[in-house]
Amino acid sequence: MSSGLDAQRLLIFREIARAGSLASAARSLGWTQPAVSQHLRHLERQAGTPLVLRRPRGVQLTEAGQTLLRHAEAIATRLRLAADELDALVRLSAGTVRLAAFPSAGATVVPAAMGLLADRHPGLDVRLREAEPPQALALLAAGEVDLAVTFSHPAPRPDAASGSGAALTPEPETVGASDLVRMVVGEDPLMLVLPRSHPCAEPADVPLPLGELAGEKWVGGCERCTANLLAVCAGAGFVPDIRHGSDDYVLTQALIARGLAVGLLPRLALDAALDPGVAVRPTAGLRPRVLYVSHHRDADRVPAVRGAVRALLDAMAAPV
Amino acid sequence: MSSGLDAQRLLIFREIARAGSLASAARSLGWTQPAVSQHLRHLERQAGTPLVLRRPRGVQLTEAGQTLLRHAEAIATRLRLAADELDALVRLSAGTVRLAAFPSAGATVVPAAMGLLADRHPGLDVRLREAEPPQALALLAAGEVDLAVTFSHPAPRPDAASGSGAALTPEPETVGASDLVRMVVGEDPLMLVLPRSHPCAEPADVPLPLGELAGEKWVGGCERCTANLLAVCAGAGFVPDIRHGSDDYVLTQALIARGLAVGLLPRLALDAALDPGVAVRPTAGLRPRVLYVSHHRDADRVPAVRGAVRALLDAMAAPV
DNA sequence: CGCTGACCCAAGCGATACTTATGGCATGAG
DNA sequence: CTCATGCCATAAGTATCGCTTGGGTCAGCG
Repeated sequence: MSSGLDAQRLLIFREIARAGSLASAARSLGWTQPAVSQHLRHLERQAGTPLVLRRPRGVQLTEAGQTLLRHAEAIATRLRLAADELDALVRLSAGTVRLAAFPSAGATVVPAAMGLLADRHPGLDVRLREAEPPQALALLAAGEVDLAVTFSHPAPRPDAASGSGAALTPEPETVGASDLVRMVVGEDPLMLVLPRSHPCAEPADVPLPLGELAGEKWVGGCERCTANLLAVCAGAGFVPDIRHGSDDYVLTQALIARGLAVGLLPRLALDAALDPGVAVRPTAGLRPRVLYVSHHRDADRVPAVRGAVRALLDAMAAPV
Repeated sequence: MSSGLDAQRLLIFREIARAGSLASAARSLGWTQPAVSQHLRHLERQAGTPLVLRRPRGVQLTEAGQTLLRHAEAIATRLRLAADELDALVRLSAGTVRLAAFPSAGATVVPAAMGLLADRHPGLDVRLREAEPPQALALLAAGEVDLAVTFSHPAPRPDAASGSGAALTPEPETVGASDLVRMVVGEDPLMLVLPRSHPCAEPADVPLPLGELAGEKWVGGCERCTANLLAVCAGAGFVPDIRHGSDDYVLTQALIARGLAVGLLPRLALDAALDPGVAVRPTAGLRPRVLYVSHHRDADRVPAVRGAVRALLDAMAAPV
């Protein structure tokens, strides 16, 4: 810009040097001869010195022209390099996606999606960072990750009409006061987890009303999970007796397996690591938590990000 | 060119990245914001992928943007480098002049001019090559030298009117069928050279008519000089008895000093190396040979060439 | 809740750049 | 010695490109 030299004209000059004459360069460029002549004139005025000597059979570069040609070649090479690199990024044969996911997803669907992505685009560099949803969104807002996999519990008073079928649409919805958008990638039903010896442990496939366990000792999960536990129990008409708390689903199951408590765990956590000492039953009347993937408003137009989102959706669609 | 990326827009993009927002970049560039926005849009279309994410407080580079930025920086650096180098060439603090000169000039006025040039522009690289005028012009036409210092003998039948005063004008005159031009840089009178013991050796300052030496044995110079000798002697009404021939003015003088011949030598040759055994007298009625400097038609617009021509003219103007 | 700052969109106009047309100049062939 | 060809420069016309103007939306802040 400030350097007085027009980069585009330099490339035209390069063509002049290559072709050996203005007319020939014009033919190569698909232009007429005067067009090239004018470009050269402008370039020479910017340079402050003639770049070529007009000889009967064409042109001959002056020393200044030879100097400029070297730089023009370097610039052309750079341009080509840049185009190649961009092409690799667009074709997803290169690039980086950094994503953040909460633990139970990071141990199940996210690795599955990453595997899918690695198969489809071997050149992609995919990086995962574990973070609970609020922190994941903070990382996203700070630009430290490109995608955030989060969940949220549905409102405790379910409007029964909104079936789960339409909830799976990959339509981005704007989230809060920010330029972040999120889309639903799936659901994760909450399961009641009991000691194997517990009287309610059977039958495993029949949903169990939450109220049946009103008198039990409970173990809570992470902060938001515990809040949700309190909310759904309130919905069932009791206040759970929460004796323990941990966001580690392995630890939580260990407590339950030893008969110290019952718990409400998302299925993803159980998929990640199921303690053989626990029994699992579906809940009756509890809406599943919803899984989201979030990114900046227009980041889904970035090839690597789009590819990662697609892989996530596909991984969720397939059985984990 | 063919790389789909517009080099000029890359520099605009660099400004966007530097400024952190389109609006700020627009201010730096002295444009309005939509102008920058359009450039970015075009660049992103060429790139096939977003280069920045539009954030509330400005923009954030995507991976493609960061990639492109690196190349843009490299290109900007190249442009600056090119501008600096050109500037050095224009200011004559760098550059090369290659010149060809015939021997006696190359031993006298040309070194003087080269010294002048070196004093004025220490960075200049001046190179000299010895060549008789026809070869010097051939070198010039072939592009192997930038300047040719030549001479030519005036027509044997002088139209006495054209005084030598107007002949010194530095007005380029086109030469023959070519794109070469030449300008007169000076004159070089022809001197009669005799053995010291020769009866005509004195008085040294009084012009001697050529005819006085009609009966002597002669030594000829280079091909064109010998032709000229024959011509001027014919003009004086006799045919010289040429016994020896050499284009080496030292050898020639040695022959003369030993009384083996007389000769007609240009003053420059005598200035270059005067044999103490010879006497020199001006000729009566003989026009001096004319010295020229030749170059390609528009090469005098090249700074280094122009400087060298000026130095040559100045060196000729001053006493050698 | 208005205000500011940032970006986008659409439309209009002006400068840039390419074309057409013409001429000069050097070279090579008829 | 013309004549023809190929090269470049210049001038004028035109069309495109690019910048501006004047809308509008959105997010953040006092």
